[in-house]
Amino acid sequence: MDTVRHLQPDKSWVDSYLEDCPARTVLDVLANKWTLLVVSALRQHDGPMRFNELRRRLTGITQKMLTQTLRALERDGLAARKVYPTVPPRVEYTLTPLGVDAGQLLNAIGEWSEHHVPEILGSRAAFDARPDPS
Amino acid sequence: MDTVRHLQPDKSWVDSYLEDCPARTVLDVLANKWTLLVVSALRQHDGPMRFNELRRRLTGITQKMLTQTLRALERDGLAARKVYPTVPPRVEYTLTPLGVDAGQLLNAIGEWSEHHVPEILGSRAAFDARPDPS
DNA sequence: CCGAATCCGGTACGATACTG
DNA sequence: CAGTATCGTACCGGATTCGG
Repeated sequence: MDTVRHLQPDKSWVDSYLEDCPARTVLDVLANKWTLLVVSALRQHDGPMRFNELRRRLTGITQKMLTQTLRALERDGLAARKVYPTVPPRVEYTLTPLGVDAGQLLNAIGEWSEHHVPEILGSRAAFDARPDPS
Repeated sequence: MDTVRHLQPDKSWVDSYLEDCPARTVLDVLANKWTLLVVSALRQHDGPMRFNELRRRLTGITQKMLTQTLRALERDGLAARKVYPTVPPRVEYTLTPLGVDAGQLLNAIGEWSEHHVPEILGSRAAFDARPDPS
């Protein structure tokens, strides 16, 4: 790979359009509904959030998906997980600087969605009312 | 926060953190790996793109998911689908102004991913090498 | 009690074959 | 070329169980 770097820069490992490149695996974590909501929630909140605190905020998420999402974020270095060995157990989550950075972009998607709800709902209604082409 | 909720207009229908609100259904379309890649590809390309042109660009996507993603984008008014009644058939896809707008945010996520691949891969390696807590 | 692991049923996805 | 149909599979949601 590096041998021909000076002739033709090989960026295949970061080209998201290519299958099985690392950038795709990063996108798999970011381009995900729960990731966006979890990161946005952590970002909005002042200070760390506990597990059930997040769970209550993100109506409809299951414990399993919340755990899974938080693990993936921790693994990618976007969130930090702090466990207090108390009874009852206490686990706090915060965004890392990297997570805050990504959260800014994810939050923009969320705000865009909320802002354009009316016109998108209108477009859907028009599309669904369209006559069956059969 | 909730103490003044009754004084403020009810925006629960656009609060993405609430289950079954329209904003969530918009996020379901946007916060999706294939949507991001399709919109980014359409955005980068100069002029409309044909079905198989997109398919070749997005290595690894199946016909089914590409069709499904394009349909969802069309339904939401983010992409436009133009069919030419020729033989063989020719179908061209373009982003609507709304799609271009969303595409700017989605593309930012893609670029962020590509840019931070090294540190995220490093974080994953460290996480996976971590001793089993059992 | 809080947070996570496990088992099970349904849905969404991938691969292949087929049609206009 | 641009889809649709079908089927096996992997993932998600729900409930239960476990562990501290």
